[in-house]
Order: sequence, then structure tokens, then C-alpha cells
Amino acid sequence: MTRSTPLNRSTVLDAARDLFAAQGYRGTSMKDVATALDVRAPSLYNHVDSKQDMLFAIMDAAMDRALGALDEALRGVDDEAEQLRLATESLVLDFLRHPAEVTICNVEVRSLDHATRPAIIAKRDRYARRVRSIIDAGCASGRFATATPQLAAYAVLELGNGAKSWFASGGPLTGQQVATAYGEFALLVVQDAGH
Amino acid sequence: MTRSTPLNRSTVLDAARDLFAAQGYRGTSMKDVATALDVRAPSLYNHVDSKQDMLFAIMDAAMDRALGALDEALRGVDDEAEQLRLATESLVLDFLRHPAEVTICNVEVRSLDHATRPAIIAKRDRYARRVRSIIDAGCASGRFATATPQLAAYAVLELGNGAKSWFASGGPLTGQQVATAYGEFALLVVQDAGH
DNA sequence: CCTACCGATCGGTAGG
DNA sequence: CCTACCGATCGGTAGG
Repeated sequence: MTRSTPLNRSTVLDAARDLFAAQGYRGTSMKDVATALDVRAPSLYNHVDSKQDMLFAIMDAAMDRALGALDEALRGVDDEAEQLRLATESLVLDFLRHPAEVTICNVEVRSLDHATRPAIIAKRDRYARRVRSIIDAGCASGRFATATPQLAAYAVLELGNGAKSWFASGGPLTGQQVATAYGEFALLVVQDAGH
Repeated sequence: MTRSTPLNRSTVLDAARDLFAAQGYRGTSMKDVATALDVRAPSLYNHVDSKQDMLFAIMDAAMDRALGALDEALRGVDDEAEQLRLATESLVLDFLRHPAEVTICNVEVRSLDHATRPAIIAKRDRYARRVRSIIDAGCASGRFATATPQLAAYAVLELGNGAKSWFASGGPLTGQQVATAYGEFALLVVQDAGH
């Protein structure tokens, strides 16, 4: 009888990801990760340097993936309204497809070593700044009409979490249907009431 | 020289709250809490039963406070649009005034004992259901016009987190200004695009 | 990949 | 309110 999953860096990180998301970084032991893979804890160190190494690798890859998806979604699109809609859909779909990574990125920044935390924060800020700059550009061109563009940006960035919560609660819509609805919400948020 | 803060259940819970919010429940030791109060760890047990007791007490009180604030905000208000605006403002102001408790309620449900977790989940669901029922009522009366009322409810519930993030980043507006803006956003979200 | 083991820290108790 | 201490568990290493 062979092991259900081969043991390598990728499968170790996948197991750690699921446990970190469900129980938290501090609430997960190396033994927990090893047990999920049906090995003993010391064996993990053949594939990862440390528990902290796993956390950073998971978060860094998740941020790169989200940033790449945003780039891809916006490629060749000039209209600010279309940019905002597509950016929101990209964000929502990323949250729905990768809820474990997103939970970890939201919660475990505080568990990162002081040495590596700034690198993750920088990528998170880059993501936020892209959304904010779409909204600012739309306000400058007159395409959007909100008096509080900064607040609108934070509201839009939070929509992914709303979609994730809804999806986790077992709602019946497909991911694309949810993403489409939230893309519409984002466009509404950048319009002042009454317009 | 006397101690800066008197030691009683209330001050112990306040210290635990700040540390749980900043470092997480599992990332905070009884010694950490005791050190913040300038005593030794065993002394805490004169005021609380256990670490788990502190977590539950903090979360339960926070949920009761939020539910009470929502009741207060909606008292005597019949129009669904005004209800949704006031509910959103109440939610946002609660998030801005009590960011530590809100962070704990968002993150540490998984750290609750299996025996006490359902009680907290029930209160959180009660809160969500009130917001959802406002939106459903507004859709039924024709006051709102969204094709996806369930998704709108999750989006509105998430707005408080957006406000909290924005506030934590050092934005220059007052809490009431942020709450007012997010109250407007909520009303926009329950209108279909183009209406 | 394993067993055996390290020092450190954990929540909590005894007993005053 | 303290000191002293308990068993359990932690991340990680030695050595094969």
C-alpha cells in the first residue's frame, strides 16, 4: 500500500495551507501537518526549512497569484468603469477559488516574522493601490462620481470577503454569478446617491 | 507606588482583549496578559476561570453590544431604506469604536471550545439575519430593487470591515463621516445598476 | 523516511 | 497576590 499523496514541497505546503486556514498558524503544529500527510513531523524538514518558511511561501505565492490575475483581467482595458468591474470580478473569483489562502493572508500577517512581514505587506498594498488608482482615475475623468473615493476603494476591496462568506454559507449561485453581481455593486459604490 | 490599573475581572478582560486582537488567542499566553497588568500569571485565576473563559466573555459581550446597538438604531424606524442606512451606520460605528473586539469575533471563532462556539455563532447569525430581513422587506415592498438580495446582505455586512481597514490606515475622516458614507453605499448596493 | 531526544514554553494547580 | 511546580506540547536537531 502506497501513500495517498506523494511527499514533496508542494504537497506539504498544500496540507499546511488547509490546516493554517482552519485552525490558524499558531493553532497548527508540525505534527498536525505531518499527520495529515501520514508521516512523522521530522520528515517535513526534508522539504521545508521551518514552519515560518511554510507560512511565508503560502502567503507570498497567494499574493503573486492574485496580483497576476488582476494584471491579466485588466490587460488592454482602458475604460475605468470596465476596469473596476473586471478588477472586482477578478478579486471575487480569486477569493472564491482560493478561500484558504485568502483567509491566511487576511489573518496571519501578524504571525509572520518581522523580517519577512514587510514583503507581504508591500504586495498587499500594491493590490490595494491598483484598485484605488482605478477609482481615482475614474473620478478624474468624470466616469465616476463619488465624493469619497478612498472609502469606496476600501469598500470594493472588502467585497471579496463578502462573497467568500456567502459562498461558505452554501449559497446556490455559481462563482461567476457572484462575481458578476459584485462587479455591479462596485460600479454602484463609485456613484453618489441620487445620480 | 501603586499599580497603574486595578486588578479585577474587567481590567483582566481588557488586557486580554488587546493582546488577543494583536497577537491572536493562541499567540497570547496567560503570562503575556499578566505582564501587561504587572502581575504574575497565577494571579489572573483569581478573576477568570481559564484562558478560554476570557475569550468567550470577550466575544459574548461584544456580540451583545453590537446587537443592542442595532436594536437602538432601528427603534421606531419603519421605512426600509432608513432602516438599512441606520443599520449600516450602526455596524460601521461599532467596528470603528471597538476594532479589537471585532477582530477577535472575526478571527477567533475557531479558537472557541466546541461547547461554547454555537452560542457565539447563533448571535452572529442573528445579526446577519436582521440585516438580511431589512433587505428582503425592502425588496418585497418595492423600496429596493436588487435581483440578488442575499448577496447584497453579505456585501453590506462586510462594509464594516472596509471602514475598519480604512480607519486603521490612518484616514482623516471622523467615524461619523465614514459611517455616513458607508450608509450611502449600502443604499446603492440594493439598487440594480441603471436604475 | 524514521526514532530518540533537546530546551523552551504552555495552561493551570498547590499551598500559603 | 506570590513562589514553586505539574504534565503536556511545542519547533527543531542528531544521527542514521
